[in-house]
Amino acid sequence: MFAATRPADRSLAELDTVADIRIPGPHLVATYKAGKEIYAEGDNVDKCYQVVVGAVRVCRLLADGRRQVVSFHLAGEMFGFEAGNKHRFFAEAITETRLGVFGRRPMQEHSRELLDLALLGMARAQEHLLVIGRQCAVERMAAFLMDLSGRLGGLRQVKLPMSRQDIADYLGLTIETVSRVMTKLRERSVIALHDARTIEIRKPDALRQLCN
Amino acid sequence: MFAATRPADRSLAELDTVADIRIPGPHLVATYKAGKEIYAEGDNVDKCYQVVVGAVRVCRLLADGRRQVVSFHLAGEMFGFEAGNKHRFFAEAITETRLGVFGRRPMQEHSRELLDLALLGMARAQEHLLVIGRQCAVERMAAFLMDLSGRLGGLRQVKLPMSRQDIADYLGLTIETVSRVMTKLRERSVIALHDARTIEIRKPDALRQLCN
DNA sequence: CGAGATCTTGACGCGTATCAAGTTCTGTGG
DNA sequence: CCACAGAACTTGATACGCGTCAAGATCTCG
Repeated sequence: MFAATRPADRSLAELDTVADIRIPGPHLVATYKAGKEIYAEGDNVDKCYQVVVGAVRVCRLLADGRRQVVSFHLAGEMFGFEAGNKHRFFAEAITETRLGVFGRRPMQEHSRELLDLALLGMARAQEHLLVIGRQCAVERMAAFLMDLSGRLGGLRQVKLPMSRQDIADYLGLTIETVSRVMTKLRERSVIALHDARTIEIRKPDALRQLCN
Repeated sequence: MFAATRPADRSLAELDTVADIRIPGPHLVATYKAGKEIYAEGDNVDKCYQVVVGAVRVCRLLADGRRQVVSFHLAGEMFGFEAGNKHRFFAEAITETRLGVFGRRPMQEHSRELLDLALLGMARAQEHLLVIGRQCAVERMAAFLMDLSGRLGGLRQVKLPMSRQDIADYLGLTIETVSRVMTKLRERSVIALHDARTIEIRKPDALRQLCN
């Protein structure tokens, strides 16, 4: 879709192949309504999940209500593995979501695959760190849109499963700033908004340049 | 040293035990002078390192010179594993540093241990994300000092191996802001500065509260 | 002892947060 | 199918925290 992989290509596209890992064997499939908790902070880490349809957010709340969304997980992606025995974050379904659920035992027999997933999780968190630590609001949104469109298959048209609040808490901004940046990108025709959740990337190159 | 582990304890102390993993077998030991590159962005990922003495920073530069320090690694800690074949970040010795070097083969025989390290790396990056995404300058410094003191053995007196610039680039701030926050914490007697790099934590509880 | 690097401090400006309306979307019941 | 209510989103005015620029102090090391 976009430019072929260049030496300095920063998308995680090459790495996404490892997200295709299928851990075989029988497993549950569970459905969660929008907003429903999948696991809580403090819960035992004894399962691993794969999104079948829908989307998931993994977050932490501070005492005063500030929230950080640490990651989003889309169809095909796995989550729920963490260091230690207890979850340090909680996970919620964003939209109505179906998840494949793996027990701890079957996962332990696949520590090689799990290693790749953990390394991918680390890479994602580190890329995210760079975005939040050193980029301004427009750059953050651009990085977010590029990442999302890549993970959704490189389509120009992206249907956002998450709200402005989710995006804001993911990018370390406020909803108002997210909204203003969207407007600015629309005014520059970098994107088009069919409705608030349906984004068309009109100038992928401009968007990529904004990410650095 | 500080309070015993509470239910909601957010330090990564419990997890640090996994950082004690020793991958046995013969390996090189290499010495790097302060500022020396250990691996570059784009280099093949074919080694893994353990800090014997000294300290390491792992970073990325943006085109315009902005830098994000993604992680620091202190004595005993391992680094150098990444998703994919190429390093997406570069690593440098902060002070004169001695590293144990492991080849790819010996590491692959320890994917179980490597999994724990990757999960710890992911956890650290995610905690860092929360700090940078949702906390103000004082809170960031407090979180940094708590983390560092914990990793250095929970001592009250901390000798910083890194410069203000390193700290600023780690926390998504500027050197001036880091300096001002240090001064403010000193004025409140939360810390004492024997010299710019030697910090005594005078009020650990106050510091912990600042982290949320 | 001197020179460059590192750190601190001050004055000012900018980008994003905050506060406050107003508008549009979504889903539900009539 | 329409009416309505609440949620979600947008937009504007203002405030404030941190960045920027500039100068000066302190540290480090040859």
